[in-house]
Amino acid sequence: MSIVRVALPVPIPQLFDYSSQDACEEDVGRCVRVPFGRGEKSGVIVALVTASDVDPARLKAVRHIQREVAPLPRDWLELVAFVARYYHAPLGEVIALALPPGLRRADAVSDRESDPLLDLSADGHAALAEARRASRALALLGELRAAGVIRRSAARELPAGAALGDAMKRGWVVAVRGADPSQPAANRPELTDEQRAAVEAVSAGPEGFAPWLLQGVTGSGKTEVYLRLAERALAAGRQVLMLVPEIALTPQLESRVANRFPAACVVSLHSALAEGARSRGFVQALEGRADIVLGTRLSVFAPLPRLGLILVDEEHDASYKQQEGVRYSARDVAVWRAHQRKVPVVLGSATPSLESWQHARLARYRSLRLDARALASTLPTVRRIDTRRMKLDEGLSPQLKTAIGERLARGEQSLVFLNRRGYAPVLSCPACGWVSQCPHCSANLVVHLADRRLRCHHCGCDTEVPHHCPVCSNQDIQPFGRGTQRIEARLVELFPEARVLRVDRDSARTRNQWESLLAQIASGEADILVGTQMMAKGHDFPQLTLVGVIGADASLHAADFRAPERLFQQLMQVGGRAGRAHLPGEVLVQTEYPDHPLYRCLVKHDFDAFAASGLDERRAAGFPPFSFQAMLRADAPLLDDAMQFLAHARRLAQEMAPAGVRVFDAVPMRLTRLARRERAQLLVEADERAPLQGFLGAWIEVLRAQRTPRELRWQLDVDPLEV
DNA sequence: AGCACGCCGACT
DNA sequence: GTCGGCGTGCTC
Repeated sequence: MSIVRVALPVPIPQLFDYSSQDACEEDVGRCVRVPFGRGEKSGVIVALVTASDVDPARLKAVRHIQREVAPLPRDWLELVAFVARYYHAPLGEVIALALPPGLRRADAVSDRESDPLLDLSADGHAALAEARRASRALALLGELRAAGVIRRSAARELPAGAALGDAMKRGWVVAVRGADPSQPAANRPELTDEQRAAVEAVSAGPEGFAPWLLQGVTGSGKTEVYLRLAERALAAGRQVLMLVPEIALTPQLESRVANRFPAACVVSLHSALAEGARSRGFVQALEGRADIVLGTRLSVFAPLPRLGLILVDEEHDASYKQQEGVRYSARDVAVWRAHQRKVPVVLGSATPSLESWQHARLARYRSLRLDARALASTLPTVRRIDTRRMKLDEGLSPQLKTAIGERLARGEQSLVFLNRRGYAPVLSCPACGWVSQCPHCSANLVVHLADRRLRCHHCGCDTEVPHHCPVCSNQDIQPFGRGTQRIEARLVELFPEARVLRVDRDSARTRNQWESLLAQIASGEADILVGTQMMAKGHDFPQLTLVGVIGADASLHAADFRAPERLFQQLMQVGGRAGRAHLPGEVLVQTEYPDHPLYRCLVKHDFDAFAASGLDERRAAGFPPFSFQAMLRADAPLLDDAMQFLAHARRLAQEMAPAGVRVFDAVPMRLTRLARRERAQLLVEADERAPLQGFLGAWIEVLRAQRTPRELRWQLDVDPLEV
């Protein structure tokens, strides 16, 4: 009889002990089903203990230990324990988030070798040689012979892939083992000197943990560097973890990786995946059968016994930070994990986060640079259009209209970038001052003229556009401001011969819509694109030579100290869409602040100057990375409840906080009301991480013990992105 | 988080 | 007299 300690997905920071007839050390890391309260729950055994604090008579017995799957290794348990500690979340909740739901429930994981390597058998070769007449199966054999060893999933994609089942039944195609997963496809591109230098540097780097910052402008070929590094890791028999911001936006990366390493087992992991597929990928990683795990932030938790390299693409991207529940940063966890496993980690970006850039400047991270574009020889020309004393046509300057007209005449594509979807951000009555306010949020309802709806972009509230003012019945209510739909409408009027395509979350709601838009753009079926930040993310549009940026000034004076950084990253990223292949690109930025340092740096493509001055400002203001922050947020139907809780938390903090930990005032959040809940926050800051972490642990413990109004929710955000 | 137990208002 | 409100407390 033994006692196991189990982490369960409950929001309390306790572990639960159970008795078991036959549990042994081997079972640590295994999923279990246990009786809990009146029902049953699934969790993970995190330790085998000799004695429990609980009266042995009250220990319940484990119902079932999942022994079909290998146990989660020790280093994985350490990883989730670290995340629980650092983000002050219960271990069981971290484990619940890190494990695929099906696996934790200890469901059977079917189809262990789901995607075997296939090759022609001797019979297959003979059949092909003796072929007299054409058949679908023989056509497939020909294709397979040309492809060499290939995964079943890839074989199905071949032109004659439909005949695969038939060919396997005849024994012409068989599963094989032992092909070299690092063997790349034959047609890999030549490296530029910079790319080669970067690959060599990482390869020649120190054994064990080494963090690298790969700073490479858009189009400089960072992905090729990742692939070469992956190739080397695979050749050494190691696994590669590659993190990307949003896999839905990068299906081409997925196929690029798979095509480069046809014999490797490439697993992609993200939350949109069906439960079974996610469990299967996780288990393949766990059992060491996956060679490359490619995925979004949650794949940082994939167990990888042979881990040899971690890659974080677009490391500055905000989607690495989970914005609910356990608010972890997958990028930061990736660096910790690389340290734990003594492997190199490469953070790549054209516009690194100032935190990472500062690490590189202080030589805590090693620097890699790709300054030349791999394909086009020059960066796009960036020009500012001073709109201060200018008559704009629905937000469009004469220069921008002229530039679009020129592209149209040359058969090239233009993009008008505007980070605001809908037709107009607000509908208003000039007579009585009524504005279309969301009933549930402190935000305006956005006019969507395409389907005549008023929508809240925060809570999803959706009503019909009224025909007259709901207050004074004035018929002459007007949309104010501009969104993508309005710009699209004006462009259609201005350029009736052009094919105008709008690309935003409304026009690309599903993955299919998005892919069909991409296909339309790629095949040249569009002349003018109007798009939001969706357009900024890594896609190549060879015909696109002009990017017009409108309405960017709004982010210049935003309250959040990271707003300029995000704007710069966004503009540099969207600007990078212009002028690939062999056509020079141009970026026109409409602004009322042409002399603003941000735009001056942008014109010169000088991210370093921008980062340096941004860091100076942060140093002066004592912001990260010169301090460490945590945000306590509370929300309730009544603002007063949230504020009172935070005021109380603040008094507690002032009593408990050691020297060096600064406690700010509780304040309502910028978007105070969201979906009928009023939100407020309290910032805590320190110059050193250790005293802050120590304080947070004690503070949270006291706060958890408080009784709070039933409707009040609160959570702690360590290293918040938005303040 | 669930889900019990446990004391105060409007209903058959 | 009960059904049901949600405050409080526990779950190995």
